[in-house]
Amino acid sequence: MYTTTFCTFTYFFFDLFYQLKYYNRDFKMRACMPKEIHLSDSIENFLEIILELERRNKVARAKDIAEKLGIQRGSVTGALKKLEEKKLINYEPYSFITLTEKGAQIAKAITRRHTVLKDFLSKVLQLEEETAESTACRMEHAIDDLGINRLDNFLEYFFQCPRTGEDWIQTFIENSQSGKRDWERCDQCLDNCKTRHKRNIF
Amino acid sequence: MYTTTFCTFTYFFFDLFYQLKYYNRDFKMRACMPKEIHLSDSIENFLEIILELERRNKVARAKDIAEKLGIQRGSVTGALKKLEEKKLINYEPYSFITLTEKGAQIAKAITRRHTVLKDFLSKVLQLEEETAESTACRMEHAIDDLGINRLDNFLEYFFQCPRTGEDWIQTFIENSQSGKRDWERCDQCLDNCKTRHKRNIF
DNA sequence: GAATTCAGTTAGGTATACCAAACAAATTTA
DNA sequence: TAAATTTGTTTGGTATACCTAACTGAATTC
Repeated sequence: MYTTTFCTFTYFFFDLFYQLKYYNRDFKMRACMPKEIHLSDSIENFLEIILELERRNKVARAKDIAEKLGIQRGSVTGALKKLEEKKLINYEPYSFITLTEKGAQIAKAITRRHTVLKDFLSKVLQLEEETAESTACRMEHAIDDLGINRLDNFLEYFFQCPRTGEDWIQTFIENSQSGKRDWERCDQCLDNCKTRHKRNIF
Repeated sequence: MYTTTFCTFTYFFFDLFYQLKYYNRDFKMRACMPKEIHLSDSIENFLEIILELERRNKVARAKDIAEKLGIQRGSVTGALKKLEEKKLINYEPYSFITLTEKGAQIAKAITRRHTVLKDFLSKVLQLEEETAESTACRMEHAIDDLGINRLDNFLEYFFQCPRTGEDWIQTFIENSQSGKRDWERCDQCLDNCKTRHKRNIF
């Protein structure tokens, strides 16, 4: 009872921080912060997909979950029971499935991790859509929120700062394909940077 | 028999490519390339640690593996048998453990993935040593060689190109802590870039 | 409204990856 | 060299995350 109240309390403050747009900046993890509950990759994937289905169809159905995850219908039932036990979904036999508050919160966090990672892989490393997608899907379980916040900030800054962005990527990719390094060009490149920036400002 | 010969053949060419310094550039995955054999995270971790122990002590011992992985000695025996079956280690009961050619090749690839990821996390995202280490340890199983090559190229180019590198990171970190964006400064910053670059060249 | 189809559950089985504790081989020490 | 210690193995668990196939409840069609 005491613990529950305490958790609700900390979650409340956590949400507050989140909503105050601190969410994509860094903040020191404090002792009072809710330590991230460790869930298995499998459970995290379930939550992610249930959120997606919920957004599309209001509710999730076992059949669709099975399809999306590429597993058998029978395997879904077992997992749903576990998710229900952990109070992450609202579920009873033969019913539709929805996320609880707690489940939705976690599902959103995982979806965000996925998006940020995929953006990095496709927009910066220029991996193919499909590769970026599947790699992000595996990496999303390995990185924590501190890391994701940094990566998110990195992406934002990278594409805003005149020194980096699209054209930097362009030269990076050319370079890694040819393997050539021509430092004579840098002077010109830096000048172009400046011109581009001025054009953007005025 | 036929399959084995075929594999040896493809591996030979793969090695050739590798040694011709193509290894940290991109190359299109061709049908003839050996499709990466999927190993579980657990097995990959075993290989990684055996390589580390081998490098330090010439051979690996079950006790040290157990310690490094934080598991019981009993669990190691079972895993070693599986690794032996897959011809990844030289092992018989009560003997020392060494990697086979194939095992070493995979172990090195995983170690490289680890190093590259950790470099990105610590040097670019500026995560703490420990966080970078443990995150890399989890992510190394999720990314394939194409992705790692890109990331490796990215890091190399990032720290060589005058537009990026240490000082870019500096401004990025300052920016993500303060949240401020001061585009007036950019002109000055680009000029500094140029000066630094000239200093480096002459 | 009975029959059919579809969706969800149950039961029994597999593989992985661990554990603890008893046991056995190898090594060290006395 | 015998006893004690260390190291490695075996055995009998547990939990997770799947599978297949039989079965049952719900929805649709005739």
